[in-house]
Amino acid sequence: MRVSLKDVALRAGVSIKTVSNVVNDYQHVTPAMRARVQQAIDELGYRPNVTARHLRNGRTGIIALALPELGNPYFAELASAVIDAAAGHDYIVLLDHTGGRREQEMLVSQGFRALVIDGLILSPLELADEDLSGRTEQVPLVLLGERHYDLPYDHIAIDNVAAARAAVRHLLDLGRREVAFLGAQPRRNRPAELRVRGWREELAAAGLDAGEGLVAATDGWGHEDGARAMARLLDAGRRPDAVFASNDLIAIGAMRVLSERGLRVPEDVAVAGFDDVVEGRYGAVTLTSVSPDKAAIARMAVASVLDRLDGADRPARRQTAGLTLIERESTRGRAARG
Amino acid sequence: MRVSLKDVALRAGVSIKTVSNVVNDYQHVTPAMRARVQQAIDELGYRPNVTARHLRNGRTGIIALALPELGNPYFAELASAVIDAAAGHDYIVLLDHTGGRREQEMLVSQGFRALVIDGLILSPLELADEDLSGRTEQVPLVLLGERHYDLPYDHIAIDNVAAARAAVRHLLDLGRREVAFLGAQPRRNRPAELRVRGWREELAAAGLDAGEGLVAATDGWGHEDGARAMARLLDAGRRPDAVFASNDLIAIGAMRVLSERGLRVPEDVAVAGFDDVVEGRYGAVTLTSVSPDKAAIARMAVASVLDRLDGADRPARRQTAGLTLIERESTRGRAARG
DNA sequence: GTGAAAGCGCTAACAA
DNA sequence: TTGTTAGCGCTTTCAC
Repeated sequence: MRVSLKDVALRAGVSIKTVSNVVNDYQHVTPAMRARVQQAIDELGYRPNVTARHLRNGRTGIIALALPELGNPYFAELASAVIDAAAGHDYIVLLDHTGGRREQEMLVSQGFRALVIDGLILSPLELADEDLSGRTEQVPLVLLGERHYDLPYDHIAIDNVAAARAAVRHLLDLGRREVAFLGAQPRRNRPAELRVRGWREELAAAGLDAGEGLVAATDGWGHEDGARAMARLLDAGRRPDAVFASNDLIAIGAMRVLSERGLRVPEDVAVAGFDDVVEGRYGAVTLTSVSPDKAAIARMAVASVLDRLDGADRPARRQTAGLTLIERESTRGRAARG
Repeated sequence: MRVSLKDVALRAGVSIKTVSNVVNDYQHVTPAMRARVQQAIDELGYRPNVTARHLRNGRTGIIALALPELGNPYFAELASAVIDAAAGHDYIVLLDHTGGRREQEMLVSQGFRALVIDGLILSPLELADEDLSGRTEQVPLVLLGERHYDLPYDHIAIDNVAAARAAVRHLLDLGRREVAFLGAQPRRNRPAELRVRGWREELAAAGLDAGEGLVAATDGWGHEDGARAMARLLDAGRRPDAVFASNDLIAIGAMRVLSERGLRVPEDVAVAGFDDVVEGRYGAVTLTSVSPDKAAIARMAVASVLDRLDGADRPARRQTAGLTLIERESTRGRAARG
């Protein structure tokens, strides 16, 4: 059986409370007493039972992080950042993935998978406002990655539209005139929708074609989706001189197809992605990409959860994390290695 | 305040026990009673307090998974698989990363980061037998990915040596004669050590040079490590006709450098890696790689933990997960697309 | 088949 | 400064 406070108290010949005081670094304990108790603790190898402590004070020290897909390096890198940010506050992270499916995202938001958590950070792909409006679960919820939720939840956003526009402008600045968009099925309020919008706005601002013929939608966000979409576009007879993909994996899949078809990147087709995943920095052609500040996102998200736990009773807050466009070979050519 | 069993009991006009019976699907409850209690539960929106339940029965429903680095897609993909495997048994997964650092791995193995877990799956990089021999933490520990631990812990291994030999043999079968090894600093019992050993054995069996001049050690397991190691080898005047890297990221980093130096893959240099990460399937040249069965590893690991939790009192078990060598363009050329 | 009550290990009032 | 005790919400004997 595991050793409890009582055992230590017995051993040290003091009361449970005194042991508890020592364990919790309570101020008013005489050094002599502290030493005596500490010795008993060491001898017995006592470790506090966190479950009991949490039953008592209502906290578990765990926050859940629910992401669409850990296999996507963007989310893996983000998860890493969240684990570190949480560790800085003595919190640990329970990880879940939703597959980006709406029902799963709803389940998670209602806490059906994890009833032990103090807070939840959710990065939704499909979830709509109305899916969350009936939320009854009490633990603080922080939303990630979107910008148009109109709900009473804290929200760490990135400015998808502005970022997409910056990427497209970069392509236009390089003299490209036929910029295709590759990316997940744009549905209302989803990241893909905002990124197409940015693409469309920037082209429109430049007086260029943003017709549907230049958009190749994908079912998902993986390499293979990008490869298929690119192939479809080319098979349809389009020969854009630039491609903006709604994430890096799609961009990399597209580059793969371009190379198979004998098209050079960036000479024939310039390619830009979104996420700045490590993978993009090591391909045969390094990938130009919009780079969200993942560490900042993680920090803000964790801070928001803890803030709510500390009883902050303020209106829902929307914070925007920084973004940088990192220009690499897929748009600038080899000279631009980075 | 959250609604508890007591509230439901009050509402339904029954005792706490009866409500508990209903919640836990206890057999002998009259349907009428069950319906009445269920109604109260629904009306009040009762959700069991898992912390209390766990304090009572000693389980938390959480297993921890500690991996070196989530940014490495192999581990991200493995984490995904473990989450799914655990979900199949109504367990959730607490994720931690160790950076592959020994002290951190020791801390995790002692449970210092997470005192709430029922079991721990640890994938060590640096940990040595003696680091674990003094382990006092009680929760079941399952080790991942190695094969030479001589400790009383269940262990899901892959046969690194055999896998490395198979990869090298493939390179030799293609007619290559100067096969370099790129990979993390080989230290005793670490995966890298076993993979160099396989490389060395297979070359020796073929009567070929396995001299130190063909080994380029790396500090870590990332793209940049592979890039640096490859550059160093070439700068030293070696011009191998094949490279076996101890993981895919190193292989991809190396391919990047080869291409910068104007060497073609696989015509000039054939490249094989280890892990079969998705990234390797979508580069300009797809990567031949040793593919461990990640789903099987996850399944076995979770099963081992649960087995121990169910009180299995058997000697430590060593299971070996399957491996396949996936041949792609980096050794076979474009004909072999896959 | 259902109820009463003890107790899991801990913390925090309150008492001494 | 330290000890006593109630109670967090649940499960589980043991009565009824």
